[in-house]
Amino acid sequence: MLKSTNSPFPSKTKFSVWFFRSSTSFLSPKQNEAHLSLSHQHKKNYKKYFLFSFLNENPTNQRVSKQVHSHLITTASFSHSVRLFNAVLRCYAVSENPKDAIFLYQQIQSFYLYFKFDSFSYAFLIKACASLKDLALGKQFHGVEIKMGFESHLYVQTVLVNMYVESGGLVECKKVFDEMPDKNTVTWNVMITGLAKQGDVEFARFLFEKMPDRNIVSWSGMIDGYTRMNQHREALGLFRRMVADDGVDPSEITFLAILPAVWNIGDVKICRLIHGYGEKRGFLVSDIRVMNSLIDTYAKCGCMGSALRFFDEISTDTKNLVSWTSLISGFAMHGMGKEAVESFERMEQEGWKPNRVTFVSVLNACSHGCLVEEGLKFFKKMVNEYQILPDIKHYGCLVDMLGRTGRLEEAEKIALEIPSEISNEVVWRILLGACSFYGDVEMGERVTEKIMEMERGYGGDYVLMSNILVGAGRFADAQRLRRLMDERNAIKVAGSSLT
DNA sequence: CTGCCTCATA
Repeated sequence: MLKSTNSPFPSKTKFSVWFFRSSTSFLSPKQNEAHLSLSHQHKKNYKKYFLFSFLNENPTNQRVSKQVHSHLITTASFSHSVRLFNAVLRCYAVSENPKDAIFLYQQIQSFYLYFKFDSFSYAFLIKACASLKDLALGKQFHGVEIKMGFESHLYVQTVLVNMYVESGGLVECKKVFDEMPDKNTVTWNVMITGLAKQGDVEFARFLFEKMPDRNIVSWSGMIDGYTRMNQHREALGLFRRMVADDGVDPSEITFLAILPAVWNIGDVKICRLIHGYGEKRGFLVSDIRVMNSLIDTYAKCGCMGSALRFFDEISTDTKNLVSWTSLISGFAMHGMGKEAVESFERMEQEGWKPNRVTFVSVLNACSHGCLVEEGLKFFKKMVNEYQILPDIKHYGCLVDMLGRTGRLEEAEKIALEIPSEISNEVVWRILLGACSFYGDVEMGERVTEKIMEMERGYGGDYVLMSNILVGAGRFADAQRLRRLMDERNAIKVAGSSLT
């Protein structure tokens, strides 16, 4: 936000209009420079200073950074603007389109061949490559950055390691990391969290044990890595060691990393333990994300009562849309359709605008609770009232809802109406389950054909279809399908239980 | 200037 007290630009809009007018020039950059009077020059410097401080206070303001970008290009006075340039680069690097950072770099280079970029510039440019996960582009900037003499610059090399590990260049990231003359905790953490995210949790653990001083980011990253790799006991063990042995205080991020491990194990007692610990240490009162994750964890541990109680404890002005969505999805997975619908309505009354995730949850609740009419109503509401384009998960709920209540023809009709760009085998698999339940052989065969067009490696489909055939007395066909499954080497997933 | 980040069909 602009501070309007001593600013000549009272509002954002006015500021934008003013800047647009004053920066638009029909002259070439060189001519523009030559025609500037002294007062104009003075004004320009003031403008530059103002933009710089504004952008530093609002590092993610896209509109302003676009304007500064055009300022840099049209005035061609780059040599004094490295810091301004860096501010724009930082903005682009963390934006939706990190490619803009690269474009700006190329533009500056084409205007001013010997522009002196500093360590900040390269740090942000490489960060943009990391966001893009563009390994080839990152390698190019690696080369340029070495040529410009930042080979042993701590910050530049740290983002470089981050870029390599984020975009899958595991060999390169290890090489850069090993050759760094000095590393700090952040460097180690970039390596550990990056490796954990890429699935190499073993090597991440090796570095974790080896690193000189671990902080909370190291612990959280490591715990998160184990959770991602479905090694939930290991994650919990590490959390325990962190709190009990090393006496490190967890952060809100640590809770966000450990709670999925808790609900994957599915023990409510652990959930209560973590909850109690967090409450005692005052970590839960500050961050709504942790509270939402806790609602979700209680629900997924099968304790909807605790989830609801905790939800009600959160004050109205702290709650957000995700809190409501977590509650609704909790009701959905417990087949409590009525409660989910009521929560949805209460949420709307409190002025929240549901998003696509909220609708997946409430549609899922309707299908699990066999509330077909309500579900169809919600689907229409989503499309017409909230203008949300349904995605494959919404269709999946709809097909499931119609299929499980025996309205197979309608379900098939919906499945066929799904645009082919977003359609997948999951929605047909749902329908196949319904066909199996109601013993509809003809539709089952049609549906299986559809699935085989998309995915033929999932053994469950063959088993389900052959069961339908057996139910209809077509034993020979069933056996043929089983043989086909073996020939295609389809994966047979064994039934698993949480206990 | 660099690191961990809540909810979603089977």
